[in-house]
Amino acid sequence: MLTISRETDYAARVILHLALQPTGSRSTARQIAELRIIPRALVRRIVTRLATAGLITTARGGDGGITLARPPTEITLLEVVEALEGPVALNICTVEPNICPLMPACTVHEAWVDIRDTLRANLARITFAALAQKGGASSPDTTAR
Amino acid sequence: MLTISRETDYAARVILHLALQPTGSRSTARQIAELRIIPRALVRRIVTRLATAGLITTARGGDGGITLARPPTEITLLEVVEALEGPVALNICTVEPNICPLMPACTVHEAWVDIRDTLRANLARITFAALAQKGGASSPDTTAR
DNA sequence: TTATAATGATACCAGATCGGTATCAATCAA
DNA sequence: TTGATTGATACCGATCTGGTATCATTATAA
Repeated sequence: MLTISRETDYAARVILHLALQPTGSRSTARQIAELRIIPRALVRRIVTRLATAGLITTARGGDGGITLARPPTEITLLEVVEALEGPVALNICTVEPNICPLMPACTVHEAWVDIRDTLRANLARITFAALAQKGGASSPDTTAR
Repeated sequence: MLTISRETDYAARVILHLALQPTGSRSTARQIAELRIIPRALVRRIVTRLATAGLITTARGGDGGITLARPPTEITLLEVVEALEGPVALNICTVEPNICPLMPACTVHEAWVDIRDTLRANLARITFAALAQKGGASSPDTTAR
């Protein structure tokens, strides 16, 4: 199945959660895990990767926690995906053309590149500000039940 | 890395090769493996999958071989990808919404579905007739060297 | 009838990835 | 000092990946 990993899906939930919090406030990994229904230890790992990608800022210690590093208007789905998955390649030949023995002559290559490019563009078009606006709720249970 | 498997790339080469042959002529797995630089045994496996997907027709025996089941104008990249990869899901939630505990309320879901749909549409837009036309050569070495 | 060449169907393998868990150290506020 | 947090690893079983190998089946041609 051509799909992102579950970890990437979780990462999107994490960023969305943060985007829904009041600006500047911190959330803890524990809170996010419970509210967004993600295994706690996985949130830790995801937070690490999002932090090294520069999407979030973390603070250790007693009153520590996690915050978006930028306003949600400037964080896109593409960034989250690539932070977790690495490049959106679609086919490896778009990233490492040398790996393909047919390469300079391959006519499929162009197609992979084109489709990959518009896929990336579409992922980049979605900001977490837009996603946050859609669902008014600040946590999944606020409206339900 | 978000990418198709190598087997899927190979499958596209196989179909492209067949699309470049004179209509109705048969190619053998061995020929395709050599000309398109794919491990022979892998071609066998790929041919099986493409055949059960209805994209190619196979004939056993002495003069056996492989042919496109339809004209190349009616075979798209999407079909090849889905024959090998299964559904183009982008995120599993687009295929099995029940798996996601956040589901009816998740605002990212729509985005995944939309982007997935246009990805599929773009893959479906590419026919192997178009790919065959681009590269005039009927085999990779015809022009080179 | 026999030999040969092709596909069909499996089974197997080593290595990588995936989803998840666990542990211990470092940091900071109270 | 205590407790709550993140950082960094290490580990686990299960599955996927890319590739190989084997034997049966089918059909042509000599």
